[in-house]
Amino acid sequence: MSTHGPTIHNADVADAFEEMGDLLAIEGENPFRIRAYRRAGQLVRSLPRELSAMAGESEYEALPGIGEDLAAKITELITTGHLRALERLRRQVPPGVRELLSVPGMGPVRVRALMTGLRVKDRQDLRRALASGRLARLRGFGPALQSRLRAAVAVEKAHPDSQRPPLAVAAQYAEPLRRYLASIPGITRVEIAGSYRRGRDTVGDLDVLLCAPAGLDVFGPLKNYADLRELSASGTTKAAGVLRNGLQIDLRVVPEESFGAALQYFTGSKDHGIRLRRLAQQHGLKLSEYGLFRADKRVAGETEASVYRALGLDFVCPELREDRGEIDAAARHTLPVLIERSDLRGDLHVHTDASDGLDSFERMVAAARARKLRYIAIADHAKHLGIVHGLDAGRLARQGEAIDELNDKLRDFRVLKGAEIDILEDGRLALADAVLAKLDVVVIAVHGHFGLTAAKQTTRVLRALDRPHVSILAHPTGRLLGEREPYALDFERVLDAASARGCFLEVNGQPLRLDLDDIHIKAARDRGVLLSVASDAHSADQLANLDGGVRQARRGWARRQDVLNTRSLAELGRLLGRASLSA
DNA sequence: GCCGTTTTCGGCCCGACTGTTTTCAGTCG
Repeated sequence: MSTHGPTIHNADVADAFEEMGDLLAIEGENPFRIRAYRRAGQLVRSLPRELSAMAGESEYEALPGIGEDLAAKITELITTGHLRALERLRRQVPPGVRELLSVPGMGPVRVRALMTGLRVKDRQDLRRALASGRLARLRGFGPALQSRLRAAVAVEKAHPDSQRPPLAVAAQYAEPLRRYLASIPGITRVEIAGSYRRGRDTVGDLDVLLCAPAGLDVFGPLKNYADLRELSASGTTKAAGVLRNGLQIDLRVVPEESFGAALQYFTGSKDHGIRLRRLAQQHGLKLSEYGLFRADKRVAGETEASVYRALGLDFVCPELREDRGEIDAAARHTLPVLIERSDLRGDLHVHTDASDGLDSFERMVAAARARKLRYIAIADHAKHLGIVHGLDAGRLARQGEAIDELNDKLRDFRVLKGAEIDILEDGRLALADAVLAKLDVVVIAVHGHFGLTAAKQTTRVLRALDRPHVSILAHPTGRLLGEREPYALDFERVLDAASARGCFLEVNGQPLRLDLDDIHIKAARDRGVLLSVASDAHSADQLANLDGGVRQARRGWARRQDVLNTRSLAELGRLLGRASLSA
């Protein structure tokens, strides 16, 4: 561990490795060495534990894709804050050159040609070289490529945050597109594959897979789709377009007998697919989007299940296809049976018009019953500075009496008395312990002071978890997709505390939160910390957020038994330490 | 640079499309 200077976080290590990969690519290095750096960068970025908190090189080397050399480089970064190999490369490749890789049509080979041949060292230089006609002198830069590059450097780079809309936003565009495509005569199947089908929290583009007879013009009718801004189709099987909101769509047409293999291929993820195709090789087979082949004979491909089966694997749900151990588990028949929406018996975090919700608790109860739930916890905001209409102890008590009255009338349903309590800057809670003691469910959450250092934020949350009567830490990382990064927090220590105190962590199903994320969910699950999949609904129809929460939980390998609110009321009461619920 | 029911060395996923080429390299997903 470094004793001076800023702490090196996993994101810093990931940035360094990814930059190494890019610079080595521009230097024309061995492609597999490049991939090793890039894959290591990806891996490190999605680790739930901070490398700086791990034991050291032996533990690094246990990570898949980290060997002796990369483990030493991690140590170097963490102890010195620098990576000499990277600094050497930076002296070879000027800083603006790396950015040229993001220009469409520019890969490492062309970037290197520009750098060495024309001394182009950034976007501005490229623009000038195009304008002066010097680019034409370079081998491989013909007129078509030049005009493509001219168009590409003319537009400023899109803001990176605007590039990946949240899943729920993408769905608003994907589902009408799916319906439109399905209505085109001759198209027999439509699937939106890619990260959309895997249920990722954000979606980069829509990968659309179509089944149609050979020779049918499916892209012609598509040009009439009102939400389409542009479409470029040169062949009959592949097209790319952009929707009016800027979302990229990629379309492929495949024959019926290849549909399963194509669906598997286009669902990804890339790394899951690579591992699968390597496995096929080891079996003397070849896997592509057209099927699984032994020599020229197709042995599987009509369905996804047939592909996995032929490779000796159990079927892997799309949500798990991220190359996080699912293929090994499928080979050993140890894949988890993932939670489904129908496993949920309740929702432990809903709001009403008593605080900032829209509907009365009677309406929330009716909506919950309509969605086949057996209990909900009313968790309105407790009064605190900055929280609109927050409840004080008196109003909370009166709400409790109203809930008691309603419960007396309800059959087969129970309303739990709860509140969402603000964690103050110093870790105290916004309501007194004596008030919390009267509640069935105490949900606590951070709603301000997001900018504290990791040390202070962690201490703050740990102090709050230490209070008596606390049940659930809501939206534990505080992120808002596209708007706010997670606050700095030592998640390992939060997990330890939750485990020790018998507290639970929320999987908030709000489309912009989806917090915890998949990686943290898996870490919690592996630690045996139960999750509360919650809607955080502020109106009756937002109970639909539970669907997104379950989807997210599935991506974190969560089974029914990993989730608190799949339990019966009696079990729930025991887990929450509230004997009153067992009655 | 990683890794091992094919391996401690010699491999490392697969195909479409584009453009610039006289047979294929580069980019993309």
